[in-house]
Order: sequence, then C-alpha cells, then structure tokens
Amino acid sequence: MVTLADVARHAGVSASTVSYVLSGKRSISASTRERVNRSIEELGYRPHAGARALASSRSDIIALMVPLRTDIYVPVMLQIAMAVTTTARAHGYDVLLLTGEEGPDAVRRVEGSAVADAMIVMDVELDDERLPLLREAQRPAVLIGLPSDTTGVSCVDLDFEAAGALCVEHLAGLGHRQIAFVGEAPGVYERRTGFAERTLAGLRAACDAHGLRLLHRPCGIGWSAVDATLGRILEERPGTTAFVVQNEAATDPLLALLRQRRLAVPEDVSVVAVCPDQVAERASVPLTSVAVPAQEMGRRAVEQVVAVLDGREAAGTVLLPPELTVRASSGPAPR
Amino acid sequence: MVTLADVARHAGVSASTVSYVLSGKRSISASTRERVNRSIEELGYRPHAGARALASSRSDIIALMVPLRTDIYVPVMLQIAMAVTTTARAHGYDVLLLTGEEGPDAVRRVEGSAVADAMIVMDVELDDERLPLLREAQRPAVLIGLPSDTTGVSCVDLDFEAAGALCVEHLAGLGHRQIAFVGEAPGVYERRTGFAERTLAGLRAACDAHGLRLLHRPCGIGWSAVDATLGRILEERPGTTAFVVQNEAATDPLLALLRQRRLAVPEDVSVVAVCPDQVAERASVPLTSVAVPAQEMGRRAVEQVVAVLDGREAAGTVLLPPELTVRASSGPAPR
DNA sequence: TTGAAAGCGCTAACAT
DNA sequence: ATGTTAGCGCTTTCAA
Repeated sequence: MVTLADVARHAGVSASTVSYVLSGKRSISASTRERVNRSIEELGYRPHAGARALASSRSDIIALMVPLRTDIYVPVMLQIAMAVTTTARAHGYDVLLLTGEEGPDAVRRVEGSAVADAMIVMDVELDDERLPLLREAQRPAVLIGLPSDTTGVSCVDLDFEAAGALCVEHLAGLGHRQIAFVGEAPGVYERRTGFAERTLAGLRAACDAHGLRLLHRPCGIGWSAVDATLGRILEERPGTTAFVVQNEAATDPLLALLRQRRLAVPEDVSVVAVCPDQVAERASVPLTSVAVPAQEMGRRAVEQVVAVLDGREAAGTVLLPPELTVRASSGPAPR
Repeated sequence: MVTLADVARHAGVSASTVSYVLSGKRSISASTRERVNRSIEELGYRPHAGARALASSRSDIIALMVPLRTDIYVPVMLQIAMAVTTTARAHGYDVLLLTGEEGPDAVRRVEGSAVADAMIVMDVELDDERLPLLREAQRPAVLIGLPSDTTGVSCVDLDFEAAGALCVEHLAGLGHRQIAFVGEAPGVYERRTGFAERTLAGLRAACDAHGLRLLHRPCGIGWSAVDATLGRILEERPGTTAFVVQNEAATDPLLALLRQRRLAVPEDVSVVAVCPDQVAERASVPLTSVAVPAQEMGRRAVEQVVAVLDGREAAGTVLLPPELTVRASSGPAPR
C-alpha cells in the first residue's frame, strides 16, 4: 500500500507538505505542488480513509436511513436515495446506507462510532422515535419529511398540505363538487407518517373552504385492493366526479379500473395525482399531478448537512412549494 | 468521547484486555469480561470506526454499487439493495452506497482508500469495464449478474437462460406455437446487460428445441411504448397466443392493453412474466411467472463476500435455478 | 489470563 | 513556504 510517507519521500518533501497539498489548507509553491502531485499520480496514492478519519475526526461519509418497508413509495425512495448519493459525491462525501429497521439503534451506532459525519433520515413519522436522539446528537441531521415537532432538527419536504390544497383548487375551478381521496396504504396512516396526514389535512381544509365534499379512503397495494377501494367509494358517494390519488401503486390500476367501469377520464371523472412527474407522464392517461420532487429533496437534504459540516448556517426547515401540472386526466365536471 | 482507554481505566484493566473482550480473540476470565462489559455499558462506549479501521485494516464496510439508471428494474434493485443491507448488518457490516455512474473510478476509490473491505456490484454488463479492476483487486468482490468472462470473479445471479427455457416449456406444454417476448428497454440490450440477453438466449434455444416461433421486441417504459410494442407484435404475428414479459414496467400496461383489445387472459392469450413474485401476485391478472429472487440474490452476494473476508472459501459463480409458479395468466392455447 | 508498547496512516499545531 | 512532531483510538505482537 502506498502511504503519504511514500509520496513525501518520492517527492522529496515532508509528510505535512503532502497533506497540505491534498487539503489545500495552506499555500504551497507551485513547483512543490506540482512535484507532489506528480508523485501522487506516479505512485497511485490514495489517502487511507480510516487514518484520515482518525486524525481529522471526519469520515467524509453521510449516513442515509432508508425505510425497509415496501408498502410505500418505492420509486420515490430510490430517486431520493440516488439524488442523495450523487449530490454527496459531488461534495466529496460517500453515503452509508442504513435500513429503517434498525431504528434508533442505528442513530446511536452512527453517533457513537463516528462512522458518519452526518445523517439524513427518510420516512419520518410525526412522532418519530429517532427524533430525541437526533436532537441531542453531535452531528448534523436532516430529515426528509416533517415530524410534528421540528425544534432542534432540520427538515426538507414537499409542502404536502399546500399540495392537497392545490389539488382541490384545481378541481374546484373545474366545477367538481365531490372528491374522493385515494390515499396510501392503511399502515402508512397507522404509523402516522407525516406526508400522508398532511396531504389529507390540506385537502380537508381546502374542501371546507370551497364547500366541497371529501371522502378519504386509504388503499392497499395490489389490483384487488384498488378495486375494492374504488368499489366502496362509488357505492358510498355515487356523485363523485374527481379523484385525488396519493399512492404510487394505485394510480395505474385506478385508471384501468375506471376504464373497466366505463368511466372515461377526464370526461366522466377527473384524476389528480400526487406523485413524481415521471410516474404521471407514463400513466395510461397522462396524469394531472402535483409533483413530488424527489431529486430536489435528496439534493437539498445533502446541501443542508454539507453546509453545516462546512461551518455555514443550517437552513432549518425547508418546505418546497408544490407545483401542479395539468395533463390529460382532469377536465370540467360533467353536468 | 468515550475511548477504549477510558473503559480500561474504569474497569481497572489494560487497554488490550478491553480490546480482546470486544474481539473475543483471546480468552478472558469471566470476572474480567463481566467487569469490562459493565464499564462499556456504563460509559456508553462505542469503538471509533476510523481508529479500528486504521489499526486492523478492516473497515467492516461492504461497498454496494447500484445502477443510477431508471430504465430498469427499479423494485428489483431496491429489493436487492435492502437484502444486501440487512444481511450485511447481520454479519456486522455496514453498506456504502455507490452509484454506477462513477463506474471504474468507484472501484479504484474503494480499493485505494480502503473505505470498504469488499464490493458487491450490480447491473453487470457482459463486457463490463469494471471487471479488469475487480479481478486484480485485493479485496473480494461479488457481481450480482453474469459477465461473459467470469474468470477471477464471483457471481450470483438467477439462471436467466434456464428461466427463459422454463417459460417456453410451460407454454409449449399448453400447446402454444407462437410466442412473443416483450423484453427490457432497448437501452438495456444496447448496454449488453447480461440477464436480458441470457433470457433471450434461453427462450430461443427452447423454442428451437420445441419447434416454436419466437418474436423478440424490446419495450420502452410508459404506456404508449407498451402500446406501440404490442401493436407491432400483433401486426407482425397475428398468430401469437402467448407472451413472455421481462420488463417490470410493462407487465401491468400489457395486461390492460390486451384487455382493451378484447384479448382475454388466459383464454385468448397467455402471459408469463419474469419478475419478482410480489409483482406477479399483485398484477391485475395474477401472473404465471418465473421468480426473480431479488432478496435471495442480495443475501447470497453478502454471504459470499463475508465468507471470503472470514477466510473461508469463495463459492465462485452461483446460478440460482429458476422456479415457475403457475397463476391465472396462462392456459391452454386457443384452437 | 493479563499488560506494555509499538505502530496503523494521517492531520494539525508548533516551529522555522 | 516548508519541516518536525505529537497525537487521533485502536489492534496486536511480545512479554510475563
């Protein structure tokens, strides 16, 4: 293995000079820098991550906690994870993957063993059990999601309440009076995952404000679950003319089942989804949707932790404003 | 920060004793062990990962290289990644997430800086450019996938050739004579991703052996792409009575589009998929399928690298035998 | 069964 | 602008 000492010898300088060439933390004459860099190149030197971590108490690693569950938002999760990883790399950090399964223990582990300099936590519940630990942690943490109490932590998330409201306003503007909300799987609400409840809250408030009726039905995964949910909705509220869907696994089945029931989209019923643009574009009827900006969320989360690690100010909580894109699935309410 | 020295002092033993209690590498009297463990507990001691890595030249981290692309098998990727992470944790390893984007550079980085003890590489191309580096690497590597030349590397994968053959045999047994293969996105073939080509090879060989006709059409992502592909197939080969699908994003649209064209599944046409069981079960018509054992693949990959890291023998290449489950989407060929 | 002590490869004062 | 040197916290020989 090639060490920094090897490089120093080869370049005829001291170890610290090599170190400083690498870190840029003090000025080095052009000639020395060049010589050192050539030696590094020639010897194929790479700093030893562990040694560096020990000496500098910086691991250049960001831990990312991803939910293990599969009842939820798979592509969104992957998109976020990927955005986190690429953004982190761009800032010189690697990403350590932790599963939500480990829960608070993972936080302790990361904190105690100094494997990572910071944490990004996904799939946040309103009253998340990892929260107290993160608050008193020495290292910066950013949640992707929004707990009920955000004191002492930074969060990045879509403003799901505003997203819900936006859906209602769009539909109200088109003359719809009865809306059904096809939500996430029941488990997601039972766990009190923030985004699901917040969308619902936004929908409710806006429906009240506009005098619309709202029916909320969680919806499990799989064709038959969607079919059952749709059946119940149409039976309970035959006057429903619009659906808001926040459930990645349900959008396509829903469109197909509506077609099967001879309900044309958007002529008979309108559908508005809360999902990534990619999903909306690829649906059988391109969906009018409020985008879940997964990439943006991942990117912002990394930029926040990096800012703190670089000694700049933490941005606190950032709620991204929702954007609704009109596509083919929404139209005037039938009369 | 609590260090090993703190623990030693607190327990009234030497540093090495604490270290040995932790590693179990030499026998310790029950009483000392107990005392040390109590001190560890009381002080809330966690070994510093960097220090440990430096002293032992073991980071207890496994690097996992995941493709960044989204034109491919998203749930499968996530399932594998999760299985890798949980299995790794069970063996005391953490997982470092690398994106395929970095390509060979990532291999060099991991290798040179000793961030990870081993690598698991996904989305392997037949003639992968990371392969030469992996072969001469000091650290064990396992590919999830199968390149054309497997010398000097370990691989774990489903036997996709056998999977293709299995599909054909099932359909041939049901009396089908003309099969269409709805494959992955064109890009997947252009990159020469092994599994896609191998399934095709298996299908071809088996069709030849059984005297069936096969039509292969790659299929892009999105409803319209599937529609176009289906249109072309039915036009070119109106006698098609069975579809084999290996494209996660295309299965559900395909079923819906067949329905739309008044082709009943399985009465008019049969559909056999190559996908995770979860996907097959949840489709609008539960799909007869050859399972892609994502979890199993992730698990096996980790177990292989861990075996090598523990000084046991490497298992070389493991091709998992395919299993076909008959569900509702396949039936006798119409006459 | 336990301790002492020499590093592991790097960073960052402290010198010059 | 560069060199010297004392650790960072742990593992592991070597001794007892």
